Parts: sequence; C-alpha cells; structure tokens
Amino acid sequence: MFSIGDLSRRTGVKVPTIRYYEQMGLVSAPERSEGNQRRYSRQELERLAFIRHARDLGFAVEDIRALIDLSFHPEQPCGHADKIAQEQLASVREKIARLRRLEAELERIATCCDGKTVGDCYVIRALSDHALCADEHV
Amino acid sequence: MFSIGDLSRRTGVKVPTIRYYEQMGLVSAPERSEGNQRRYSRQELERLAFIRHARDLGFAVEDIRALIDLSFHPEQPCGHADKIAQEQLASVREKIARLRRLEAELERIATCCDGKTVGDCYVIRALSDHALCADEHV
DNA sequence: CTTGAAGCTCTAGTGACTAGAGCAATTACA
DNA sequence: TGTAATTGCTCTAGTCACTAGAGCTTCAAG
Repeated sequence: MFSIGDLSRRTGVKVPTIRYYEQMGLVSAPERSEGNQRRYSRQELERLAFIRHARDLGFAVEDIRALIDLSFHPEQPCGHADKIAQEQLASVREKIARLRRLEAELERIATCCDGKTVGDCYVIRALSDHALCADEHV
Repeated sequence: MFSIGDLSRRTGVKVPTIRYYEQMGLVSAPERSEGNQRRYSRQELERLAFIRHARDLGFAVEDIRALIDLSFHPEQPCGHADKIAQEQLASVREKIARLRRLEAELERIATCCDGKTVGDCYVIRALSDHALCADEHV
C-alpha cells in the first residue's frame, strides 16, 4: 500500500492535485488507514500514472475521464479513443500555428526597437497601431 | 462619444470584457450618460485597441498594465518595454517547443492505432505505459 | 408611445489546480 | 518508550482572464 506522498513521488503528481483528482472523480476514493489516511494499491498508482501521462500530453480532464471509462470496456471498438487522440492532435497543431504567428509578430516588434525613450519605442508604437502589423493575428 | 457596444464592435473586445477591464483598472472608468451608461472618447477607444492587440499577442494583463503605464511616460528609457516584449517572445518560443514535442508524441500515438477494440487500442496502451514514449515529455 | 435592443449591477461559474490555516497521524531516532 | 519532525487530514479561498445569468433600467427607432 502507498501513502499519498508515495504516490506523488512515484507519479510526479503533487499531493493536493491527487486529492483534487479524487474530488473530481478522476481517481476513486481509496481505502483509509486506521487514522483516516489514504492508502493506495498498485492499480491506483497505475491509474494516476495514466492520468499524469495524458495531462502531460495536454488532454483535458474530461477527455481523460472518457479514456478511463473506455479502458474499463476493452471489448468496445476503439474509434472513440482514437477520435479523442486525433482531436487533441488537431488542437495542438492549431496552437502551434497560432503561436508561430505570434512569434513572428513579436520578433518584429521586439527586435527593431532602437529608440532611447518610450516616446519612440517601437514596442509601444507597434502595440498602439495595429496597422503596423505584418498580417492579421487572431 | 461611443457606447460600450460601439467600443466592442470597433475593437472586437466583448462588452463584459470591457467592463471587466475597467474593474481591473486596465481602462479607466469613462464618463456616464444621464441614464448612467458608459460613454467613451476616441482616446479610450484607442487604449482598448492597444489592450486588445497586446492580448492577441499573448501578453498578460499585468504586462499590459506595465506597458500602458510606460506609454504615459514617453520620456523614460524604453528598456522596460523592450524587456517585456523579449520575455513574451521567449515564453512563446518555449510554448512552441513544448507543443512540438507533444505533437510528435501524439502523432505516434494517434496514427498507429489499428486495433479494433479498446483492448488492443494503441492510444490506450500508449497512455498506460509511459515506457512506450519515444522520449520524455515534461 | 411603445417595443425591443442594449445597457446596468451583482453574483457565481469556468479549468486545473495552488496556497494556507489549523489540526491529527505516522515515522525515525534516542 | 518518548518526542520531534514529517506527513497527512479537511476546509476555504485564491489564481487567470474572462463568461453566464438574473433582474432591472435606459435608449433609439418606428
């Protein structure tokens, strides 16, 4: 049996976060010691590792809940799991594209400031005047 | 004079968000009509456009507050504004790098699922077993 | 003059935690 | 066995940048 601290060290999920996951129903409430402390089995450790892994990959808690539900029904077609992963991939790609545009814009703004005072600072001017933007960033 | 709705349409900032910015002190409380409705000047429109632009570029509200303060002191050296922009650029680049790693991982996970049921779904297995990961993603 | 859109204030909710207070239980060591 | 340090417990509230909704008032058009 593992204490909540053991679980935390082994999975890298912080202690309050584990309790938060329990409250959200992502991990089930474990057994308790005589003194009311949480005691986890290996199964619960693995489940938390799964969650940690999925969170690292940017899955939303709701997605993770769906994936866990699916993993309890191994006989079901896996189209749903696949769809969740595909959607997550699409969303990550979108974020990357958006951030790339911001990067370009910021590079332009942050590198050509050669003014000495705020009055002729390119950063401030660029932010004041959207027309200075190379292209629309939404 | 513009109503809050005019301002919203012209800047693309939603009406409740404008009121929220006022509460946060990002935009100052404008004049009111006889019937207590907000009436904005062109200057306030421009300020909101500035904020919108900076938010689009991912600046935090605190950063924007600092940039606005700076823009009221055009005689100051602009090193601070430049620093804020540089930091924002660095943070955007970091996010891009991180998302790229996630993208690679998700591609691997989401494209090689050829199982029929959840039982042999690669998505689920990959999430369960961190060891399947090509490299560490933090 | 009426009707419907737009405005007002206020409170509470979002997601995914994080921080802190004030206790109780456990563990390590003497 | 004693005690001190660490870890655990519950509960509330805070974070960020909004967003939603209730219940009301004001404004502009026809």
